[in-house]
Amino acid sequence: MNIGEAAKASGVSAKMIRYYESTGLIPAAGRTDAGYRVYSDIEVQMLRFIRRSRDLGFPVEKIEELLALWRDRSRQSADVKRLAQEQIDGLERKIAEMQAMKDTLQHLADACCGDHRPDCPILADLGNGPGTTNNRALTRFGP
Amino acid sequence: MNIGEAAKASGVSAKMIRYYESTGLIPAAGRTDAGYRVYSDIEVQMLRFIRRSRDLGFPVEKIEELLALWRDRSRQSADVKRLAQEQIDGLERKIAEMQAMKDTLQHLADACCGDHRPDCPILADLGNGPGTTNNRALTRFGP
DNA sequence: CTTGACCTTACCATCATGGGAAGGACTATC
DNA sequence: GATAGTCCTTCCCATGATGGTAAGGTCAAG
Repeated sequence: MNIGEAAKASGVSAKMIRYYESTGLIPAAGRTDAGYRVYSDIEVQMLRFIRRSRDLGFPVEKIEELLALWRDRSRQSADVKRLAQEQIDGLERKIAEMQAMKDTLQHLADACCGDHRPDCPILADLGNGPGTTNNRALTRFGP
Repeated sequence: MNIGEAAKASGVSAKMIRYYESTGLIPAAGRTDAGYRVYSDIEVQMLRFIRRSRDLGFPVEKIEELLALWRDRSRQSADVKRLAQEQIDGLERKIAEMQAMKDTLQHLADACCGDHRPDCPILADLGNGPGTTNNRALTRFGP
């Protein structure tokens, strides 16, 4: 398999395969006489592992650890579970952060009548800082 | 006010204030004879506007539009509301995406006993692709 | 032998932010 | 007035994962 075929089979772009090789995440592929990279099923399987891990949001740094565990036949599943739990916790934190942004924005948008007039609680809040949604400043703002 | 004081007053780092100036997001500040940037309350207010918008997840590109509306006393609040709604929708999409990742990972982690043994449904899934949680491959994997 | 599809390397861009170096300016203390 | 310390200036580099592009070599089918 050359890099294009490996890319199709694994779902990882040729560009990224070369990048992963350059950073040492995957070992350097074999080469033909002409210098083309050559891949076997084992390598494609590893690439699919990486692809799937990325789809679950793992940073490449963590995938390095996951790959090491994957290769280690005497690993302890507790180590894998810990990595997964850390990722779950990280996702949870980011979700909560974005949910808070969304709630704030929704609150502001609900208070904005959204018509042809210039008065806008959204701009008022952005100009005055948080927690001022019910200010006198709801009308007439701007620098 | 010099840049350090403006940074403290606005919550935007001096580094970022210079960056925003270089990209044209904010107009170039005045200078003292010695070349120090000088800021007044108006500029600090604008920086706080930017800071707050960033805190709500707006990309700088959108903040440019928000600032233009902020300055425009004949704006239509509908335009502001539309920008806010787009941001809400974007946040919602990202939240749903991350929630899906989290759910998948939680499902896998729940199925992993997390002990000293090497058998691990998490690695099995990563190696085999999605939807294989109940495969025979639950035990014994690795390249 | 030509054409087109593929490969190679190398460099640049993203997006917002921080770090650091080298050198000049201001302020407080001696 | 000298000195120390804190601040300012510009310039360059790094992040993380990915895409784009350009110049040139290779392969397979016609």
